[in-house]
Amino acid sequence: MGRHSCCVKQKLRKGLWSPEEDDKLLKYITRFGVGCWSSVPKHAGLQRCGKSCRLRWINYLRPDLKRGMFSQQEEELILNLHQVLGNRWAQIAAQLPGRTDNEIKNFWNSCLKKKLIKQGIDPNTHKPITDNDDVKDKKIEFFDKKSNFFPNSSSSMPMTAELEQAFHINNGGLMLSSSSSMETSSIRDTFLTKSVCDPLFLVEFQSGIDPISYNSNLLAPYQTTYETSLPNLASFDHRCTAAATATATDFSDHSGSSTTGNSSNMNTTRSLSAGFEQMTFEGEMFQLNGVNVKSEEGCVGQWQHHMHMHDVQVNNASDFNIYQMGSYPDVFHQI
DNA sequence: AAAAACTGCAACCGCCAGATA
DNA sequence: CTATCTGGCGGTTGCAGTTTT
Repeated sequence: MGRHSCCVKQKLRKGLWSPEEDDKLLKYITRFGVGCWSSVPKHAGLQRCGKSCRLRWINYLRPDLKRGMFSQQEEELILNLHQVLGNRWAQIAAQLPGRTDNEIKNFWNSCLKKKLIKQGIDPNTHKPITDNDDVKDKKIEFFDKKSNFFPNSSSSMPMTAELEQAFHINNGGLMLSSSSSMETSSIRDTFLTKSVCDPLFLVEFQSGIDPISYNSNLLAPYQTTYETSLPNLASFDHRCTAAATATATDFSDHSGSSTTGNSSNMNTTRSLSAGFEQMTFEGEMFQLNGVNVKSEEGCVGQWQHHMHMHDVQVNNASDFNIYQMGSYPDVFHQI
């Protein structure tokens, strides 16, 4: 025998809410505020369960709800957030003021999903649907599917075609291809000396937080400022992300010049370049030329701050793990 | 004009985690 | 420590309105 819902057990009303019921609930919450939902129906004079009252308030009666169609901006935000978060509607809704998880879920299921399919994009993976899935699957294996982080061919910050060709997938890791036409030193330089886009700049720009003493938890208070562009980093499932790591190819035993002008050999200490500061990059997330990387424990290097950008140079490339994640612009996920 | 199919959305269901007794 | 309660969440259902046949 199936379970009975709380409403059936208590012989309470179900189905659509009448205007009178709405009025009672609205008046009660306006006067006493949101508290213990289980006691609301009794005090408000409603023949409903507390859960039903809560849902009605959250999805319909709340005064801060935005009504009407989703804007183009909201639509794009939902698509981007879904690519990163998957069906975590509550987390997605947290980034769209005035929208409820239910509303977004319905919009996704009735509209966006179909739109993506029409465009030949798999709504689950956000990847193009093709017959030649064999090769693509290998790339996807590189990520933990549970993590909801997916590669995106239409990434606004894509891995360059040249770099893509230079690597192959091995044991879930991203390895340098021996057949690559790209010079090893060139790849190393690409990784080690390109300007990197730093997730901190959004915070710095707004609050002047010192990036060296940066703590990802500090982002939380600024969520409201960036709620239209930043998902809630604090609520990510970091364990899943950790499983999606792939060790970067070690370039360090190949000598060669780099734009640092200093030695980049393994286990050597780079002398400090002019204008640079020494720094330990442990656990920091960066984007290096379109590739998301996380610095390993003990990763030491130096950095220089520019407007919204950092030049980062590290002593040892193997100190980085490479990630491919959602392509959501300006967003990096701290492990 | 009527029936069938489709669509959008409000609401429910069942599960889970945390709080409390 | 265990049982129960409660709120929160994602998946699903069912209804009402609209479109198509």
